[in-house]
Amino acid sequence: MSRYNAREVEAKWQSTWQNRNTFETKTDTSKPKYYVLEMFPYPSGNIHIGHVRNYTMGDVVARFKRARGFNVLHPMGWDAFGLPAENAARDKKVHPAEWTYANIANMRKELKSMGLSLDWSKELATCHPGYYGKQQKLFLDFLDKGLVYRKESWVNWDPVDMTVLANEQVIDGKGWRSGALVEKRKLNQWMFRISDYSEELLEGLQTLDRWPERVRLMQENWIGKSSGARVNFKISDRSDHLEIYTTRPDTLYGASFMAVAADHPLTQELAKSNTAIADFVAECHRMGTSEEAIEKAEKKGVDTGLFADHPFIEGKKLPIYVANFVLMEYGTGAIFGCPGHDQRDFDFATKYKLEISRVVAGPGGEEGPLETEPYIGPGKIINSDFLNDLEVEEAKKAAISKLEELGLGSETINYRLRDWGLSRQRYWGCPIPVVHCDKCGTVPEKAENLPIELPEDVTFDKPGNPLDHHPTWKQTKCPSCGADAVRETDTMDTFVDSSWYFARFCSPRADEAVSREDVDYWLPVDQYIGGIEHAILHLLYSRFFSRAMKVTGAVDFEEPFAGLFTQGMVTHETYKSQSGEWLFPQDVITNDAGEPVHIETGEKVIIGGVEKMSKSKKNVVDPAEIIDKFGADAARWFVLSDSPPDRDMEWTDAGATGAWRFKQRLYKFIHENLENAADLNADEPTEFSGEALALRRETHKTLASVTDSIEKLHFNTAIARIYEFMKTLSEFRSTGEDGAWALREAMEVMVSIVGPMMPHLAEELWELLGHTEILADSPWPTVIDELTVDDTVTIAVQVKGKLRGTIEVPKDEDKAKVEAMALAEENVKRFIGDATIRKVIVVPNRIVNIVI
RNA sequence: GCCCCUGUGGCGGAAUUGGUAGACGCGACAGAUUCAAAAUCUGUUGUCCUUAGGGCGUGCCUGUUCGAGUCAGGCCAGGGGCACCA
Repeated sequence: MSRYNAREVEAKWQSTWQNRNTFETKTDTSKPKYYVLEMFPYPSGNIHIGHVRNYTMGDVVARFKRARGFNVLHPMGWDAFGLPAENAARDKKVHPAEWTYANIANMRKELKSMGLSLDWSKELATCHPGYYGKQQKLFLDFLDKGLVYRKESWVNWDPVDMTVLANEQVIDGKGWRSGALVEKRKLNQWMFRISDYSEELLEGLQTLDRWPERVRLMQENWIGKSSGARVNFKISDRSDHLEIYTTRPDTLYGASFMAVAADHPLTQELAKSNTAIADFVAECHRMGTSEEAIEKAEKKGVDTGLFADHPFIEGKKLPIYVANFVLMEYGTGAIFGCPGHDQRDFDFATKYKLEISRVVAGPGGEEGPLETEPYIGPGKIINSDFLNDLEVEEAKKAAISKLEELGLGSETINYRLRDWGLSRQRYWGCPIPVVHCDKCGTVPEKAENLPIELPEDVTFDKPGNPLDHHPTWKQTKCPSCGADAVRETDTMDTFVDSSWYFARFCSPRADEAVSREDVDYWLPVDQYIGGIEHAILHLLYSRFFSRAMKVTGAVDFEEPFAGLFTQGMVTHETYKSQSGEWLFPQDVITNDAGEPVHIETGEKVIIGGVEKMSKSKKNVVDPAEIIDKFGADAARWFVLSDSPPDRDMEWTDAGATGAWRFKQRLYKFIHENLENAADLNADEPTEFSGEALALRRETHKTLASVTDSIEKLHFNTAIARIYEFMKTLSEFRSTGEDGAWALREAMEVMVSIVGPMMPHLAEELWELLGHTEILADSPWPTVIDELTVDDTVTIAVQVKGKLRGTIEVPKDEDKAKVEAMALAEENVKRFIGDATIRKVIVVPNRIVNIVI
């Protein structure tokens, strides 16, 4: 027998699937659909092992559902806009488009070598005008419905690169690449009204019962709903009011000061004539936005000299401060300070020697002054006039009613979620299709002028936005009046691209952004698979987009992803040389003494922790090399085995070798034992005896269990059951017609259930078994339920809760008989001795517990 | 600080959801085959006691129960999310 040659066999089946267009899918309302989607990759140049894990999982689901009779959509595309292409352009003098398309070509080739059941006819790239032009149409539709607006807002501005930075690109208050001190600047930014959908996005989470609980929780926290009150404090000796937001109206009697944000209109008004305030505002703007900077920043403020009138206490005046810990973006940008019952207010009051009074009694009824720390917990209200003796929650309600009565405030729901700023001062992104006209203002581009394509002749040697530098691109005519006008040079955040690609996949070449007929059939995505790192932004933005597209009539659903699965990372041991340099795993070998040494120098290697694969630590393995060495099937098998899919898995060579061994073993087994099996389509014998029947039982039990495991995405347990079944098969010895038939049945089931995970090997064996139809087009085998239940069961017998023996009894045996058999068991008798039996618990088919 | 998740052999992990803890894989050990090795195959492998057999054992402590890895309460450790959010 020839050894299994993965390289040849895998190439053979990949071209068979391709030539037969096996995985091309059409909308067909007569069939049940199933949409499997893995998060599409950024075309960085090569696939990494995390992609292998992600796409293998999706592929198992896709192939499995296909075999189960579903019309499966399983597409692939490229999240192709983004900064790395511009960096490559600057550093390597290669155009972003050229760089990106070359990367796509290479990654496509690598993905194809994995044998994924993808419909490549639906491939799309977000950097292609055929995609981003439709995105511009969506943008115009959103604009028309008021879902997008332009607003001056504060951004992180890198003065060296002359660009806006996202929060995560600001490290310790400095630009991640330039290292320049980041400034807060006010810029005109395009914004999506996602915050209008806060409540809907929050409520929608309730319906997502096939999402991981923790992702829903993260989104819930991110949306950050809180309920409280808006209260108007009259500014003393002025006619206007200061509106604040609070979740603790019950502590109003503990108020000792007011604080407003540096960007609050009141502050800005005062800063014009008060240099102390103006200086402080400038200082706040310089303050870094990193977590660390915020953590360390002291609570500071400046007294404005103004006072506010307390809403409940006649004549009580509260000093108004500008404070660095009050954020303009949250609530109303102003607060009242209650130092007794809020940590920040306490810190602030301590620094500026403001009154700290207690209005909530402590858990033990303490009513004394708060000297070292505020009290945040529940309790009875004190020192608060009409609120006295109420519990915190009751007092909140009472305070709000009183405020409403006085016309000074009302109950309010507040959300942490802010609008999504989508403007980026970058070249390699989707141009925002609007025009700025001196006469008409900001005018949307005409739909027939779309796509507004990116110019090709751009330079990246100057800081700032290359689109803005382009000599002619932005010069245009106003779509409204026809006068000379300027194009918007901002491009869209790349999160926009990934917020609707799942819908475009249904009909990637349609004239409309999405074709209703197709999305109505395919969407929502039945199973979405990707990394937990997208738990908030990408998934929340996509959920918003679905709602927005529903408003424009493009789709008719709210939730884009009915099922979500977040897979774990792939980790690897780390290695360092004696001099402390990181080493690649392939440069580390084991010497004769069993020690890890460097392959070239022979120097002993220091083994470090198991960590997420990263280029900087060099603990990476290259999927292309793995596939070349072990074959795609073995790589797929290994990433699915051992670890539960939602947890991190460690890549080890031993594990990959193990997968390879199983592949060889199965191949060899079918080859060597096929002659003992019945012919394809041989008549089923009327009776099955001992061995043959036992094998059939195992076959159907395995089939049922593996089917269930795949359905639940528990690939590791499915594989464990297949290993057990392999063992059963190798031990099977039987002659006779029934044995031969049972063996064929077992082999067919084995090949079928291995199919979604090792598709090439399975096709090869399927063909060997004599089938003329390929496995990918063959149905999943059917479980015969009668064969999955045994006639007898092994029951554990406990004495006083400790296992003392087991008995074999017929299934569903009469309780009294089971009890008698249990009591007759030798070891059980020994443990009962002459003690009195107080009670016997019999759980049918499970356990007997004898209490003495 | 707030919220959440996870702790099971040397390792990755199973456990029908309260019913025989450690399936399956890796590693290790022993044996078969081989001139030898690789590959392959067969066994053993939680721990302690000398075996039949038994004691102990799912991070720690308490509890509920005939029975707890699983439920409850309190700790400890590791990981993740959010964070001057009023």
